[in-house]
Amino acid sequence: MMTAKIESFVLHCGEMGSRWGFNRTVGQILGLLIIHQDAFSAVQISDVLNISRGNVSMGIKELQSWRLVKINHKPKDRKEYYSPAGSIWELAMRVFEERRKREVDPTLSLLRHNLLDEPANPQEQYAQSKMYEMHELLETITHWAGELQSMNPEKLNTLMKLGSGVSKVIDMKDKLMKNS
Amino acid sequence: MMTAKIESFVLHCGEMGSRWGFNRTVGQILGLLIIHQDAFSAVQISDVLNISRGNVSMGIKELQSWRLVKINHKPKDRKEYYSPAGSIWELAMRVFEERRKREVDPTLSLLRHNLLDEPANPQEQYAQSKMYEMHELLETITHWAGELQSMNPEKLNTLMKLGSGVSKVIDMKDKLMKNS
DNA sequence: TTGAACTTTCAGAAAGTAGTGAAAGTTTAT
DNA sequence: ATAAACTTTCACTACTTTCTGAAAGTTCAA
Repeated sequence: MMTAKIESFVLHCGEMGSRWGFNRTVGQILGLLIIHQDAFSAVQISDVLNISRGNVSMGIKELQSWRLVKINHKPKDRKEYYSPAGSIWELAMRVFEERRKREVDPTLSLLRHNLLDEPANPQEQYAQSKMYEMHELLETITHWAGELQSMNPEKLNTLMKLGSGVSKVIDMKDKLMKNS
Repeated sequence: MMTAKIESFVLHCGEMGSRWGFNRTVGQILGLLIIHQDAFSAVQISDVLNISRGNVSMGIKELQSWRLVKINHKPKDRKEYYSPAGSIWELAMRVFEERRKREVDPTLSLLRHNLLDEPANPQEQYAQSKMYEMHELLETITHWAGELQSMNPEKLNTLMKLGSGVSKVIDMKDKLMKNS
């Protein structure tokens, strides 16, 4: 059914699943859908990966909450067929964004809240200075991430491929700014 | 012992712990150390957070594997006192780098390996094209991350604060390149 | 070299997370 | 309206991770 190399990829996705933010089966399902050209029905997924039908349903639901799969229909067939919701690039972006929401946003809002009132003593003073530092860092990262996501892929690619050139471009920009 | 706001921060770090890549107590310990100006001994940590002495030992070990805590000694005292291994910025960078190692590198090496030999049939052909796509994306990200980490904090900050300016700077660079 | 003061390890308990499969729910064709 | 073809839910089981506390290990002063 699956060649050795394809299978190794799918199993790898399963193992990495929890590190990427989901669980093993969700990782496997995602890997399976990415690596195959055609869409899979729930039963097919359940057969190929040897997991229960119910688990597939949960998994697909989870992948939908990450906006990583889309549903397709075939003519004369009521089943739902699942496939990746976009290119590799788009999927990666979504995972990135979703994780930012889960890993950064709650902290940002806690920090914002805790920074509202005045520190009551030197200990709190210090604590707030650290929270401020964290807040600023996370805000910058969030803003920057939004910025990157609003760029089109080619421009983003140009930027990333720039590599050490980034430094030079910034220096250049500084000089040009001074002249104006 | 801890004021309400400081405690809420520490508990929050605990809750976020698993999302950031560690577990609850490791998160709490890190939060505790970050938010207090003075270093804590293992017993103090165990008392303040109500966790066993053994668990503190495990937690500190874990934090050391992430290069997030450093050990201090006080005169006339054999105990080890733990404190954050650097500024908020540096800690964030370390977490970032460590996670890249755990979340990206293994996949990169699997992909590299799977791309070595020729596809045996159209299905493998397609699979390899996707793996190639993923490989390229991850390579770019890795390379870019290394680039960012080798920049000094001010320059990085300039870059991040640039925001939408990045686009403009790239355009500008393109124009200047053409002239040369 | 002893023992007090500390840290680390680890087996087992507790807590948390994921997976199953049967039952309930939904949709569509007739 | 019914029933076939599907999807979702959920109580329960299986598995995994985390935590504890006692025992073992280490270090150092005397």
